[in-house]
Amino acid sequence: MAALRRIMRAVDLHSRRLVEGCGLTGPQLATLREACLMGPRPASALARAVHLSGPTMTGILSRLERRGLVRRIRGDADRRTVLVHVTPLGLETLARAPSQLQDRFRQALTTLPEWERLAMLSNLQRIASLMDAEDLDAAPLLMSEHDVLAADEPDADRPDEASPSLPRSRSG
Amino acid sequence: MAALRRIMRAVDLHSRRLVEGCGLTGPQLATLREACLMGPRPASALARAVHLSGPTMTGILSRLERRGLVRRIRGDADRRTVLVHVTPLGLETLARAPSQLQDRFRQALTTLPEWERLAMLSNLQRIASLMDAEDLDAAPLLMSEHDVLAADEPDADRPDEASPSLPRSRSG
DNA sequence: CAATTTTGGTTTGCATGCTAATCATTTCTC
DNA sequence: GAGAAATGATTAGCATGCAAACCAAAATTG
Repeated sequence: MAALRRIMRAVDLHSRRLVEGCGLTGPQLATLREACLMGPRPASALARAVHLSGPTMTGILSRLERRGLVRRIRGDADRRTVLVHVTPLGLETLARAPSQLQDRFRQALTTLPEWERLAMLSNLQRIASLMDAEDLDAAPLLMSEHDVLAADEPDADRPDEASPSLPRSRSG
Repeated sequence: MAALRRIMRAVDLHSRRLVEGCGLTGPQLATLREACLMGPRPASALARAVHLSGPTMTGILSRLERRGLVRRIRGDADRRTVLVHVTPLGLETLARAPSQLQDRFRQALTTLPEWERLAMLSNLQRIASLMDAEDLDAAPLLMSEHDVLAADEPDADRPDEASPSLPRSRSG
């Protein structure tokens, strides 16, 4: 747990340094990147894609919009949804933005042998799945490592293929 | 990186559930636990021990103090330092507090074979060291896994054995 | 011993990030 | 089609978490 907190703090610091480079924090960058992947998408889809809650996404989008990187336009069909449009400035900023990884850390990673990097990634994803699965049944715990890797993004950001009749997991 | 963010979020959620149990968040619990380990210690030592920055520790201590779990008493020798005393109520709360790990996640861990748990831990600590080391030279990157594990807590929470003439690494 | 620097804590300002509550709109039910 | 339930987004309120600025006390320097 201590190691996890150290990592969290380090990631946070990375994010902050990122700001000095391109004016974007980690979550903002991730959101912006995700937003311009498959055209305008509702905010909730973005939230699922980057594993954030609705209100958090609202805040991030507000900051992105204040800087003119995205625009929120209410959907035509569903007037509730807010489609996130990436502005040209947003695209440009995204192009200029460095990788999400600090150069130093990136360099450190490249010095490691490939198998070790893969092992790390596998381990992180496994832990992530393990911790994500706390709400669900114990079933995923029986999955093999290979399955865990495959189940990284279950059905997160599909805008139209999302099952329409599943109950929402919002408040119970 | 996505996996890391997922883990961070999951840890955060754990922390929030923890509140419902004993009224303490993860960082608060870690701080309180660390505070009652070796008697009253200055806030800065606690901050180093739990890998947090000074201002953050100030906020956490303020909340802990507001709930009567700790008391801040200025040191006699060095009037700048703030010694953190754990109150009886704090001790009691700490005793009632569950482990930092959510039961579900804990159970999931116990179902894993020991070697896998150890591998995970090793991996996490290695990553933490890697990311922590970004400020320093590239030297730590050459350390073996064994060294990384040994260097988990370099000199974090030693109250009196801390080298007195080392330059501070605050802003430069 | 006075002036400077260093050091320990706090305050300020900002960005995440959550849950609970709220609003608007859509969909479902009768 | 009117009322109820569900859904998408936002708001309110709180807890981290940081850096920069700031204050007070100690150590250093002259």
